[in-house]
Amino acid sequence: MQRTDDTPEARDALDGDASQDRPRCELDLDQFLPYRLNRLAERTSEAMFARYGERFAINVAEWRLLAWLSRGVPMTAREISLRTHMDKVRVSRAVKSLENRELILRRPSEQDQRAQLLVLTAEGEAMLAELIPEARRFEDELLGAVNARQYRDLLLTMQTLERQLDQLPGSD
Amino acid sequence: MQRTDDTPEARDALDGDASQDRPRCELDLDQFLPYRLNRLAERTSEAMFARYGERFAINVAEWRLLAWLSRGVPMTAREISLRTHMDKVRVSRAVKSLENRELILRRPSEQDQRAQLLVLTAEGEAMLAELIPEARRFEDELLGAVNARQYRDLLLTMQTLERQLDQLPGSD
DNA sequence: CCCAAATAGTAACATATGAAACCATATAGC
DNA sequence: GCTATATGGTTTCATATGTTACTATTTGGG
Repeated sequence: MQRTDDTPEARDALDGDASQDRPRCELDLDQFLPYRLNRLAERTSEAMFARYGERFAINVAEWRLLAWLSRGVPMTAREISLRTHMDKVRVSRAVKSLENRELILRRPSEQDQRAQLLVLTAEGEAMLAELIPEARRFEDELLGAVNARQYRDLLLTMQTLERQLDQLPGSD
Repeated sequence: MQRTDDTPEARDALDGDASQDRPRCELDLDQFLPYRLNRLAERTSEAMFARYGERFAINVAEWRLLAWLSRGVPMTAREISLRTHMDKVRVSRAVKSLENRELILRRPSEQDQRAQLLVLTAEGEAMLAELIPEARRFEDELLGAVNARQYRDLLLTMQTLERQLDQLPGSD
């Protein structure tokens, strides 16, 4: 065990040695879909927020909330939660923060005294008017190396995977 | 503003009204790739850890670290950090936690006194021998609705996207 | 009408993560 | 060699998020 040549690179070459003692179990993460999805998603968010995160000072949850409201349809926190698959606590916090900054406001719902409808303020819309084109620009750049067919197939496959997740046990 | 009919569903039908006052900017998140990637990735991790997260009591960072070490090649924290794109602090914490549980151990590197080589203990390997087949099973179930060509295309497109991220500004 | 169970949202606590500062060692230029 | 700078890793502090417990309201039986 005193090989002088102990750099990882050197060991890379030997690779499969020292695996004789037990039926070693090995996984190539780079071929493992959950890992690949997460790495890509994390890097994408990171790159996007490296651009406008500090400029607009919002986090992912707040961005999602704003984007949903951009459609002009007042929604309750619960509806946001359902559509984004974000925990209701996460949504609740985003609401509080955005309300403090007067980017959205809450109206009591007339059907249900517990719920409140969320809508953009003029300020909120103004901010989105800057933010959304920026986001689209980012998406375009990201998709720069992908052609239309690949893009379509990507979205389709991702949709298939989400449907599959709905089926799998533990999807509450 | 006193419409009795104020349910979100009712408003869904009207949709584009009330958008006359300013050049409203609207985004359909469901068509926005960064969002879709993140939602799918989050849900995938969530589903996976709903299965074995409590059973093995590890988090994502620890899982990635163990999986990389499963290949039998001692690596430094920095190398793990580079390959997984995880922050070095995150890796450092995973190392500490896994070492405390004696799933990995650190050997001083002979080249560099600052660095330490990480290797699995027998316990660590034993745990992976349970964990990895479980992870493969999960992946298989997830991919149940996707055929071989779709899967290949998916990985290829994801690779293209990651390469694109390398190019984009703010990829440090 | 009244109560039990469900639901919308929030608060309190615990964990996960990133940014910046820090320590020890290594490397480059002199 | 010696010093300035870079690098591997950890600590500290701030933020983001999930879990559990809680409040207020609603709904479904009796």
